[in-house]
Amino acid sequence: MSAYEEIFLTKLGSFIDLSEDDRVLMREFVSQKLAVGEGQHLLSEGEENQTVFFLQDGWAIRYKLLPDGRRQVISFLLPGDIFGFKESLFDLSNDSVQALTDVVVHPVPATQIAGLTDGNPNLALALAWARGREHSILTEHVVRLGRRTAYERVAHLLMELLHRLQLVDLASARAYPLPLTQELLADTLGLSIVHVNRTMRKLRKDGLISIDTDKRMIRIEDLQGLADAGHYDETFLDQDGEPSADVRDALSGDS
Amino acid sequence: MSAYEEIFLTKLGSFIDLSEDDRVLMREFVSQKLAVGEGQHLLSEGEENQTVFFLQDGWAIRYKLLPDGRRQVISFLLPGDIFGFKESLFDLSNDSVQALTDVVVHPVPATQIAGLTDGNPNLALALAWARGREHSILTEHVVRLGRRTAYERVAHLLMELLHRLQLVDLASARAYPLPLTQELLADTLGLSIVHVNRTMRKLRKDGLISIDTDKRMIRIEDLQGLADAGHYDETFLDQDGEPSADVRDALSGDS
DNA sequence: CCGTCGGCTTAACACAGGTAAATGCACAGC
DNA sequence: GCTGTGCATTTACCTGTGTTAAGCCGACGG
Repeated sequence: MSAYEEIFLTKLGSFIDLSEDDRVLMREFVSQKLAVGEGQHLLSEGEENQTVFFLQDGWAIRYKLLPDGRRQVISFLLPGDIFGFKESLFDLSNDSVQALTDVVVHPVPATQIAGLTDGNPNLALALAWARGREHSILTEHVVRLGRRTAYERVAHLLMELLHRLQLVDLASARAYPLPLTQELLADTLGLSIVHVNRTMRKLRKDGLISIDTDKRMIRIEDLQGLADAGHYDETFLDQDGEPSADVRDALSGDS
Repeated sequence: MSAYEEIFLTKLGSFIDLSEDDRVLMREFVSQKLAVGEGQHLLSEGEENQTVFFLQDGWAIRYKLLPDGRRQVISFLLPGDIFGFKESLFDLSNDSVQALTDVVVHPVPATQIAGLTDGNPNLALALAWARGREHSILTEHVVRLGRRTAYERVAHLLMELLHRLQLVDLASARAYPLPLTQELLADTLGLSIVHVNRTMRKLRKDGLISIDTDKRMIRIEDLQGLADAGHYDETFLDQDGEPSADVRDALSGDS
């Protein structure tokens, strides 16, 4: 009922029209709440998972470790994101999900998902959309790691975070909270800590960004400049617009 | 009816038990056939897509281009793989799919998917499994690009291809056809052509692999050695084993 | 039969980014 | 106030990988 409960409706609402009925149904869907402290794990490698999580508040990462301790962050999970998906259908999740800040999630047993979507095509649509989005973001991450320079990688990631946070009203036109250490950025971007530091210094010197002294806010000083620096193509996130009537019919089960 | 039609049944069969009824239904599902020549595109960036493809024969890549021409291969599509998935539900696919060899696919209109899965829980399971697998592979690709050295990257990819091809009986215990140029490997692994060449030379010198003179076959000379070199953890592909009864129920729509 | 072209290979050199180590600061615990 | 811990920062140095360029080979077309 409170604005608190509506993060993923905010996100979804920017993508499809939701009736008041839809909203009521979806609020029920996320009636469970779970608070998880900073640093805690929501999913661990090799652990069986039968739950889908709606991230209501806070930041988390999905990551994998190599046997020698190297860490790679697979993706950032931001408020409004849904995760635990793929793993919910099969035994092993081979990566781990850890809260970067204090976090609130809505857990939904995987076994209930199908039943819930049956009566609510828009919910099915929402889940399909979330998956597609996650796939797009992961794809861009691959390109970032494989074919961009350090400078481009940082710029690109900062733009992506800006847009993803704007979608859930957690970023202003050019600023947002960034609860990440440089080590985390390094493990995300495939760089060393030192080089992340060098690169961000250069981004600051070039007048593209500034970091608030209290360290948990970033401000994009030159939006176009940062986007250009990262060869950032925002369309990969913009999968909005109504899906075709055909697709809606297909999802609602009328074949 | 010919063995020809059963590639994805071969793959699926190694994961779940299929009744003869299941097999018949699924053969109908892929009754359409489409031949695509080497180098042709199956999907292009920005193109609307309403089709899911079952890759029956041949290799393809999914890739993205940067504005300045750099290319990143997102994933390899091998016989038995399903693609066009995510895009089928929403407007834009922002990457392209190109045939590396002559290819045969079974196209299925996205709008028919839901109807077809309704009556066939095992098909729904197959699709969910394919997605989960694709996600796992993409995740490993991210780790490979972000946190492995060139030598490790090549070793790891070669092991992954071995195991994926074995699943569809296209690889022997230690050898398989490799229709890839070094340029393609470079664009997959985030390396330069020259360095791919150096690295493969070293893998050969180290006695881990050998390339058949006619160049389209690779042979793993030291399976354990190559796996170790790439810190290869094969479990990321082994999502087999029956899903829980709960999950089957959920998929079949009984909630 | 020759020329061209794509792909592999090698060598020489350059540089982006990694590694190691030290400093400083903010903050928590005592 | 003292000490320890975590994180950002910087300097110095090193190396893995990129770049450029050239040679080689086999396939193919005229």
